[in-house]
Amino acid sequence: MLNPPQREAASHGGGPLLVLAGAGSGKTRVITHRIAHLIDQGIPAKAIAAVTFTNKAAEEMRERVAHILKNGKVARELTIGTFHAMGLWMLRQEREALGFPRGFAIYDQADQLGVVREILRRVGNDGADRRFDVKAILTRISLAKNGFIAPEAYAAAKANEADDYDVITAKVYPLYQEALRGFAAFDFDDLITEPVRLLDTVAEVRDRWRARFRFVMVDEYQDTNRAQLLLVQHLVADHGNLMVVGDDDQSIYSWRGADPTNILRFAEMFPGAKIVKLEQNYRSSKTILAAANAVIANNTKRHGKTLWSDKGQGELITHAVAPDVETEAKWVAQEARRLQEAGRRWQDLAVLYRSNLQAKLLEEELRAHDVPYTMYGGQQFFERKEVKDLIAYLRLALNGKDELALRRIINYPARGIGATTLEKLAARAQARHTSMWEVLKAAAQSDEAAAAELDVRASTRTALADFVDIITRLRERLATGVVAATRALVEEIALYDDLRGASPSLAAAQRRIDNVEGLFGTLTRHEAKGGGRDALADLLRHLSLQSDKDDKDEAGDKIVLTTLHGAKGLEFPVVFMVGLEEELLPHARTLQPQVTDVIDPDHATDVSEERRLCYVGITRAQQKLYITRACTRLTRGRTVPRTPSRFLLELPDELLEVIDLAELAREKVPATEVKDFFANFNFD
DNA sequence: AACTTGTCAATTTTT
DNA sequence: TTGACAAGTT
Repeated sequence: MLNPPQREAASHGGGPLLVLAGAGSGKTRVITHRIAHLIDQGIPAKAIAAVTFTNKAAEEMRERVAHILKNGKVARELTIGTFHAMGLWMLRQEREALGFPRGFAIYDQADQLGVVREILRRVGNDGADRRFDVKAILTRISLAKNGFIAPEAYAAAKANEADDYDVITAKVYPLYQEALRGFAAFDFDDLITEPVRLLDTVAEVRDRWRARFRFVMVDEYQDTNRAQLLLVQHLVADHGNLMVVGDDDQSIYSWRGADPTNILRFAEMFPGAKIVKLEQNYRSSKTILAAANAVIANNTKRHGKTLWSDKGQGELITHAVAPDVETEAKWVAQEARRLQEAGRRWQDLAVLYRSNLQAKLLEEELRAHDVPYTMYGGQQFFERKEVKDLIAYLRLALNGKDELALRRIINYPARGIGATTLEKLAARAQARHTSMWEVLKAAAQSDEAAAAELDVRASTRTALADFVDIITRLRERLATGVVAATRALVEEIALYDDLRGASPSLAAAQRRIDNVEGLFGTLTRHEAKGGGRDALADLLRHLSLQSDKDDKDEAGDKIVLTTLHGAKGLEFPVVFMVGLEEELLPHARTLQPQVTDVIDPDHATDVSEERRLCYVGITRAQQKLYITRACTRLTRGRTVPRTPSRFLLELPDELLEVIDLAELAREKVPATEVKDFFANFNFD
């Protein structure tokens, strides 16, 4: 059942344990068996926690544990969840002590950007002669939070840096944090840092949580950041019963704050730690593993593992060299079709690329060859704007301080409240140290003084009053029934009429209406479980922790298109890695960081993470790996020559079979002709 | 308040 | 070359 190192890890008693789990070495199996083992030993399920990064991983883990235990009840008593869900749970438990209202909100990235934008407007461009990239500032704030650096500390350290992004962030970060507290909102990062702060400062809370778990397990440990380490340290401080599972060679998120030191120096941070390496791979052919091992061996600063397999050599890796990107994409489409005709299912195939930009051409060629595909990742949350709008109404009704929600809907659907009025409301709120919602309510009531002070037209005042009425009514109705209240709201604001009016086609309108109806489905299920208004606040918070593509349509036999990052944790019988060229992998941005980038002086132009990305890509393949590259590429309207990726040169020649696609290029139809051809069709 | 024009940049995104 | 975003027009 389990191989010797797996068994050693799964039957580990107490104390710190680091499991270095290579790609495809059965790490989830080890965690689930360890949990089952602990239960067998008589440890109560309530005293065991397993922490993951994704909802998907958490769900899978719970299912597999339930399966091993053959006991759903015990499995349900386990604490299994993401870091963020765990943090949210803690904050909810301690809500009153923190002084937060029941309806407190979770801000996602769109909300966060809104907050930063607003602050920038307030502080002005601050002497700088150029516009700041809002996202670059938010990235810095997030990195600071991940590193558990408080606003004041950051401001003190960075206020006089030469980098003006550091300087503006030093100004914005404290204001940002202040704003969030004023809105009774936490961002994703707060879900980790605020519990830590609480554990740091309140002894009673600390003791309670430390007594809660006797065994803690962390998955994908190489992806943890400093704040997460601190949280884990708190939880296991009394007993040190911490098992972490991860792979330093698959650390590809350091740009998001993940700190690989956590896994590299685990033994120093948790003295007496035992280390177990899982090096037997159950996924890939010997050839593929040899390639992966050869590439990753060029990295220093690693624990060092060599994957092996008792599978056969398998096929050689095909390295296809195309004269240009069109040919590269076209060949992938053709080869995919050939494989499918030879008996492969589409879903057995995946195309992996470094940047989403590369997907566009691939999509075109796949479509032209009638190859069905599905794209993982990519930001498609725009499509759900209508859902977010409706949720904003609910959020505001539950939490009057939620200014982002208010701003989002105060004039949606349009009711004649413009930027000027909004400015006045904001200024008033600022001056009075209160929320915009309170200002609104005062002005809307027959409070002549408040209305006069606000200095708005009578018609505007009516509009404001109407808006206040809508929210107030919604709030009252929510107390008696969530679904009915939301239905009444949708009627009242004529949401569907607005969607129909704003959509370019009837089909598009229907799709958006269906999306809203999807939300109603969620609300109905929620109500069936007896959830009232307070539970609704909980539901909305958890909804924001649910990724959009959580319900990605896995159904259907389709080729998977994804970035290398998005491919982590997945596996496919056949994998195409495209664009293995310098400046793409490793990416130009790594080789030459830009002003908006946060540059770590120790790791400037360090390509080791790019190499790990390459390693992750290779190890996704079970039976057959294709690597393609183009000799020229159209970049910013210019055709530029391309050189092979340095990682490609690290692959032993005997593992490769090289094919030249020059022949295929000669029969290609010029892209312009294809465009003209399609221009004759009217796509809805 | 919807449209137009100009500017700037062009990675990766588990929550 | 495409696109996103914000300021400027009608």
